[in-house]
Amino acid sequence: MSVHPIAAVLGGQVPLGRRTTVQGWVRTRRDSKAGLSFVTVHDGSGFEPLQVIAPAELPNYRGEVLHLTAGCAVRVTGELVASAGKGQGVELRAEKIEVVGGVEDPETYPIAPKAHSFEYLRTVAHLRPRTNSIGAVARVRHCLAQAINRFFHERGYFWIHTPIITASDCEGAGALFRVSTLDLVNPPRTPEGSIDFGQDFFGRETFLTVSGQLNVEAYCLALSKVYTFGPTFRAENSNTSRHLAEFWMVEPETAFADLHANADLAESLLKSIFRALLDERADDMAFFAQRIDKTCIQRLEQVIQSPFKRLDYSEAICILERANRSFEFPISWGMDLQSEHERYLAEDYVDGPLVLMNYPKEIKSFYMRLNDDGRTVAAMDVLVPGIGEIIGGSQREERLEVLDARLGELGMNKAAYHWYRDLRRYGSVPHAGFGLGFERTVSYVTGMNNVRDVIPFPRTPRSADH
RNA sequence: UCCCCGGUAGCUCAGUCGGUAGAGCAAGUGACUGUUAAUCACUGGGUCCGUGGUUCGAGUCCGCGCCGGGGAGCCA
Repeated sequence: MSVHPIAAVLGGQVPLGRRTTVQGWVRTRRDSKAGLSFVTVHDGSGFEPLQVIAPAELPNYRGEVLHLTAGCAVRVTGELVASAGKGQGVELRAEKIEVVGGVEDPETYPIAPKAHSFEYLRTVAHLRPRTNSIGAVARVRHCLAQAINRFFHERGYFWIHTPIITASDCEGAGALFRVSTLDLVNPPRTPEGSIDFGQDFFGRETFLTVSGQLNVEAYCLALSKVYTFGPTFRAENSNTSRHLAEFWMVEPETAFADLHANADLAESLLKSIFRALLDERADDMAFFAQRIDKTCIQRLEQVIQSPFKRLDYSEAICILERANRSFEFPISWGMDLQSEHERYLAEDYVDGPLVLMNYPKEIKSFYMRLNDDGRTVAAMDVLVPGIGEIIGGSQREERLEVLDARLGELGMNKAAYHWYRDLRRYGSVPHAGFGLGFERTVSYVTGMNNVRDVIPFPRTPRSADH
């Protein structure tokens, strides 16, 4: 007897009247005095569960079937039939129900067939993928990840596996997690008394990466079109619905590209993966639209159709200064935008994705290309309603003397960037790239408003329990 | 890290003026029913986050700590 995923059974890949086997976990059981029980079974292959009809004639009906509760693992063999009830087209008329794994105490099984708060589900992160919401999130994540790889592959971009362990705290993109095998209690000391990292595993200080960008630039200046897609680590003590200590980021880097080409790439990437999501995960998106965020589908359709609004930072400042509305933090040219400003621009002024470009150099990173005005850099942020910054990127400074001047201004150690500077000494070309926050993207498309609920096992300050 | 709010049954919450705790859902039992967030009845289920204090008496008031949420900063 062949085993089928429930998605295949419901998707018409098993003809009516055919015998088949499904395997999964019980969601609910309802008993009927008509001599049968209804057991809904899910296996994660798609959003919809399968309704199993368990006739009272089954040999284990009284002994086992009548005691099935949420979470029990079962293997069911039977005939696929048209449903005699409303609510589903087909159902499986069981000839055999095997309890593969029972639930030892139904009363304390953490995932009851009822509504749970996401805060609670985080405390049972090992069982929450069995819920509708978290299961749907997992499939959406997969779909988007596949769509991202497909998008780049089709455009000639190569996926570069940049290192997780890094020796440079470059970028200043946030606090770092140290990687060390030294004895924390009694570390080796230098004659001066500081910790002797020369005796550490790598013979120097090392950390978990905060970005694959600098490494991927090296491959960009060889393979032309490249990207990274992997985990990233930031030891910031950030406690918000938009931050994780471990998150995933997509970072394309394109040689011979300027800021506008970069923004074009960002826009087409987002549109492409949103289209794929609507096409491939209509079941899960229908659920999010029904239970989580009524507007999530129409929002994506609108984003796909309309061009992203683009604004220079300077224009944005003018708009904010003219805004008929008081901000907690008054804004003026040269200041970094606060959340309330980004919110106003993305939610009120545009009501959709917005690309902000050409920021003052003082508020951006050293590697961003200095514009001809001498006071702004070719940076861009993509802001979306509800989330804020979903993409941050720039055209990179490819001119060695300008880069060195910036390093000097910021008091950074040139020697530490020797290989990065080499890229500017040997065949340097204009190039540009950005970082797309994967969890923020999943959060945006599903309407799940906390990134802790769109990554399987969230790591946040004081929390790494599973 | 800062500001605000919270922690009571397996879960979501109520608990008045300080007088030893209640509902809904879930679970168990039964009734009913091609059911589907089923319905109805009954039953079991509590370290009121921890700790110290005030008081004759603390879920309730006060101090400290821990944990969670929302917002801010940082950022993707």
